[in-house]
Amino acid sequence: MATRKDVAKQAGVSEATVSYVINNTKNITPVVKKRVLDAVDNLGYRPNQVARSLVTKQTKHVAMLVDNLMNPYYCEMLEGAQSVASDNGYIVSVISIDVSNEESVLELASRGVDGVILAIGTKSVDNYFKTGLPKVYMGKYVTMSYRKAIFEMVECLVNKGHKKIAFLSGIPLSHLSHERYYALKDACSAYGIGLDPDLVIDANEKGKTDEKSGEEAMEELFARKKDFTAVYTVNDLMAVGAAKAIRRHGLKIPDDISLIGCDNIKLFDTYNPRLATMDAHAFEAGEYLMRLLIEKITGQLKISHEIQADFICKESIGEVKTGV
Amino acid sequence: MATRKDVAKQAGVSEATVSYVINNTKNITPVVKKRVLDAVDNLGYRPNQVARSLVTKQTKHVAMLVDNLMNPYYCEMLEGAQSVASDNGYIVSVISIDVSNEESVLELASRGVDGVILAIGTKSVDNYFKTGLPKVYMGKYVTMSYRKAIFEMVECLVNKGHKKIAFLSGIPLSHLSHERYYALKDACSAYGIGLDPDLVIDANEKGKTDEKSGEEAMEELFARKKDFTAVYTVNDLMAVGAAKAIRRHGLKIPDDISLIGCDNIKLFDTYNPRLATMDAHAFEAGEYLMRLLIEKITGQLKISHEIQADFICKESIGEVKTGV
DNA sequence: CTGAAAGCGCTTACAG
DNA sequence: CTGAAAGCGCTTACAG
Repeated sequence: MATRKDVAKQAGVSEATVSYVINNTKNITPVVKKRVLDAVDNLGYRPNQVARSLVTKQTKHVAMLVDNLMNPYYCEMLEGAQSVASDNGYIVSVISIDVSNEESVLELASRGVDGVILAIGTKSVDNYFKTGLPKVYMGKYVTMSYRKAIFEMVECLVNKGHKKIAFLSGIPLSHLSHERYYALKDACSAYGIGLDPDLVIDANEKGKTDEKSGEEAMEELFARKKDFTAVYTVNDLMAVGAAKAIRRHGLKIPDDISLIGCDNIKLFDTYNPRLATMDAHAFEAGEYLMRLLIEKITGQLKISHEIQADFICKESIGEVKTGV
Repeated sequence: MATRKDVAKQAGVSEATVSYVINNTKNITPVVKKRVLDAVDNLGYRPNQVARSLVTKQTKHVAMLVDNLMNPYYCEMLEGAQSVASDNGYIVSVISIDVSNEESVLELASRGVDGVILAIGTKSVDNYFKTGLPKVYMGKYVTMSYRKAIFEMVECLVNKGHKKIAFLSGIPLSHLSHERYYALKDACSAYGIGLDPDLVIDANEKGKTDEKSGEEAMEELFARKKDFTAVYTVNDLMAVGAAKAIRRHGLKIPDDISLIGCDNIKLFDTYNPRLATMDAHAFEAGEYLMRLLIEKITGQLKISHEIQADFICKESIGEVKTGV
């Protein structure tokens, strides 16, 4: 590959001048500038980024840590982050911590990575980051609110005659970030139907939110032998598990029970009936996290953005049959 | 961060010696070695990888290009690749070309990336790679075969009384890599049932393989007014679309029609009935691609691996009712 | 067995 | 407006 020296020689200037015109960092006579630019074109010269990084202490390379790429939410977030990274000349490496050895994380700093996006749910990686690498994650500057969506959902349900809404929490209610539980409570009060504590299934200890947990939580709900006409679960996977349990009890969705999930997993739109859900805008979240990270890196923090989840009504919500 | 100079000073040796012990590249007296190692520990020293890269011309940084991360297959492949990358001290950056500007790809070489995994379906990026960057992709050294799985599927169907199997091709049959079509033909011959050309729906021009294409292809199949008892589609998404069309015609899966997809998308296991499918082992593919790439980079090519898809029978396959 | 020195390809004060 | 020179933090012949 052509080097800066080659360009300098061909353009008949010093190597420094080549840098100056490439980085546009000094006033250079148009004539000289053109000579350099022509030589650059000619040789297909591209500055060696690693040499540049060595002196500028900037690699324009960031890392995104995720639990597990099999979760569509994180994939979408990654894609959003990568999108704005690309627009800003950054490149993003992925570390799926489930399949990576610890060293991969530890060496991030010595690799000169400029910053890190933490997209890990429960696991704590604070230890990894004694190094003062700039890091961002959901919850600070970029936040996520389900409140509006939940109010919309409750309104929708109430309009269709629902009065008894059940909730499968997935994440333990004690978890600080369990905004959704409180929003649901508030919404139910606001619409005058209240939230019966007996219809709230607190998470299993592990805080698992997969299909099986949904199925189990649903069975527990049935076991309580209380009436309800709608079930809201903390994510789509759990909803789909709950649906299994509902069918097993000989009940139909939405005729007998309405079901609402959360995440708006695109693949699930092939279900019949399609699952009402909430879109958490993972792509947008990824975009904002990346913007935030770049601002942190370049030292001009000004972003602060709240992402509003949107309620998406689909066919898994039905009218309550009013006994005539 | 501590630099090599600091370590040298603390250990009372030259900077070169520090390198020698760290890289284990020369015989150093145990005593001196220990002094150095202690200083390293003490200062938490980690060699600056970008400085090292500048001289070694190796970054241990590779890129993976994908069309679109929303496809679970590629996510899984990425995770596989990242897994072996991590084990070998490599880091992998993702470029989702749908959301990246071209420059991101062009600059890969000047970033010093050691190699590239091409996980892009149809699009040609040959242009991007005039630079002689080592690159790998499915189809050479690491290949994928559905033949075994397709024979197993046909055997399974035949055992359950099926004689008329339809095929929704998704990818145009003329496509060179359409191994699956030929394998299906061969299998049907081998089991003495043959493949009726009228039951083969060739792809739409675009070669789309999403849900909608599946639905449309299925409708086209119905429009031909020929008998069939089983439908094999080129991927799970199309199968799920086909299921929609099947239901619309008042038919039941698997009672009236058996349905088989391909890809074994984990999320679809929540369907009822679960879709019979084929597992293409994307994770394994990612692992092998990464191994292959590392071998290419280090110049000791010896891998060559064929991945066999596995047929996975699930509830969407039923017995053919024999008219009594 | 150890170290002084050149060099990797850049950037950027500093001087002219 | 242009260039000579130092320096970024390493590796690696080469000499001792």
